[in-house]
Amino acid sequence: MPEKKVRVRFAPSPTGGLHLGGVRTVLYNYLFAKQHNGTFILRIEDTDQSRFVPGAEDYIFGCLQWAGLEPDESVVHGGDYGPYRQSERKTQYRQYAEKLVAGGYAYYAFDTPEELERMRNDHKTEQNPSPQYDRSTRNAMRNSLTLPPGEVQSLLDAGAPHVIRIRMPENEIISFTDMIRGEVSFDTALVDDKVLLKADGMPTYHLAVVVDDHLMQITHAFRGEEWLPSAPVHVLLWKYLFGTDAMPQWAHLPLILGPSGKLSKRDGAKYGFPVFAMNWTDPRTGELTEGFKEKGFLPEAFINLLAVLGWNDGTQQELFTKEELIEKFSIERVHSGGAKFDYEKAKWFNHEWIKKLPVTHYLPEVKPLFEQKGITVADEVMLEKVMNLVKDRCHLLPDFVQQGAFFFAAPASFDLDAIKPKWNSSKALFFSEVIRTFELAALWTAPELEHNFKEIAAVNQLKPGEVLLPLRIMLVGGKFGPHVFDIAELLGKEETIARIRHVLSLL
RNA sequence: GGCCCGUUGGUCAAGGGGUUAAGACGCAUCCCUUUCACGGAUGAAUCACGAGUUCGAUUCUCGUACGGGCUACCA
Repeated sequence: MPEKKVRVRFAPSPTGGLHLGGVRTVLYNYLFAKQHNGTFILRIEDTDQSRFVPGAEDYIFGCLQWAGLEPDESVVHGGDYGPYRQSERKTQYRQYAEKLVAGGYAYYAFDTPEELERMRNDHKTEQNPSPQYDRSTRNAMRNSLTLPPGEVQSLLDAGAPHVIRIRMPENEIISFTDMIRGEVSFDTALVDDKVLLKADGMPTYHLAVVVDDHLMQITHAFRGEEWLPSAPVHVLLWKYLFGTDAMPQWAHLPLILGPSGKLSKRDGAKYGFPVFAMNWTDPRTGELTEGFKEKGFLPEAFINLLAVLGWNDGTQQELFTKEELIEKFSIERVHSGGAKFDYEKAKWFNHEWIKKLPVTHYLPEVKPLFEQKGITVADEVMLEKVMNLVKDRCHLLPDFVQQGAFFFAAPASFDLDAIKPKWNSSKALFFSEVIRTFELAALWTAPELEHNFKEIAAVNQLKPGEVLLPLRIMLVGGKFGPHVFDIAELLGKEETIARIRHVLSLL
């Protein structure tokens, strides 16, 4: 049997921000597709009109673009299997649902929401807090299984609101092989009669995912573990509609957990770290949720840290480029257990990528950060040098501003308390001598400056350590930053001397 | 409640009958550096529990506990 061309899909519903778990699902889809020379499809699952959120769809594409995980086929990328928005495929689903009814695998149900609620209330007990519409209750409801055929037909003819539900078999064991978990099985007697086609004519996820995966020739279906309980419904639908031989191979990905259980979309801020890929503003409440991008993560790091959250290649390697991931990723090596997200480690990944990548690669992102703080960066070459000097101490992009601001603007305040207690006239004398020597310096390089500085110190019978910290405070404002003579070199003669003079006047 | 999935240091995890049970993050100490980092070294810390199978279980089986997910005309 010839191998079918690999086709995978990510199918988000455009209802809000794209969180960590979603991006990881995208990533695994993307890596799998690229590794197999396959096709990565993005399908918008917008069958719930009541949950439509303006802007959410564009936002998802924005996130994928930032992360460098562009689909091959989608509403914006085109393709031969469109439309890629389920709302635009609406008319296609009904025929499949009808076919199931005709085959006895599904039935019409006319129950109103109130009737459903009453049924749930009537059957609700402490032992059974969530009664289902299933073999135990469907015979007491208003559906084509209980109503006389004539009445069903006249209801249908009269356009009475109705849904189509799957009729779960009484006693069947449905099992399939999950690429991550191995064989998984379910007793159909314990699964409810899920709605397949809603009263508004839209399919539910259950019908849509099977029909579209078939129509779009999907070969491998990756999704979150939360879908596992409804997998038997999907398997059954495949069996009834297209045959299980045509069914994609399933892989249910482990969940990404927050500090206290499930990582919730809602309270990202509560954790003290982002949960969304990019900033998301809820159009209804105006509430902004910060994203990894705006927090200062590099896409390379973001992808890397997500990839290894639940997967590893069996070696000790932790840092992977996208190309390496494409080469090495394997779905079978994905962990089956959920993983708690560790923000500290996420920052470590970003730090590693900041050090690893040439600073010019992310300089365009860093420059505006300075400007946001009111610091003008006129010279990009200077910024590049500064970034190279301080990148070892930056975990997030905004750290560059904190670490590098004093190169572009004289410090607004100085940690004089670090100097004053040990300040004396001989040190003052020393620094004025330093100024004189620096003024005459023909060669303005760090080694040269250091040599001169230490020589003067020796002549004045001062230990370098006694005057190094004061010099640092004068140039930087505080006790931080790279080697002080590297700073002086970059600052230039004029600025260095000016800063020494200024602080001298404060002492 | 029912069903499903899971469980190796605080976190991510390798390993899958016999190992000193890797590595990374974080933490601590030390070295380097007369700042802060980087880097280097060292250290504390783990197989949820109980049965079984076996000469031998962290590894296999079964229970229990715990964690998570699902239980909508949401995805």
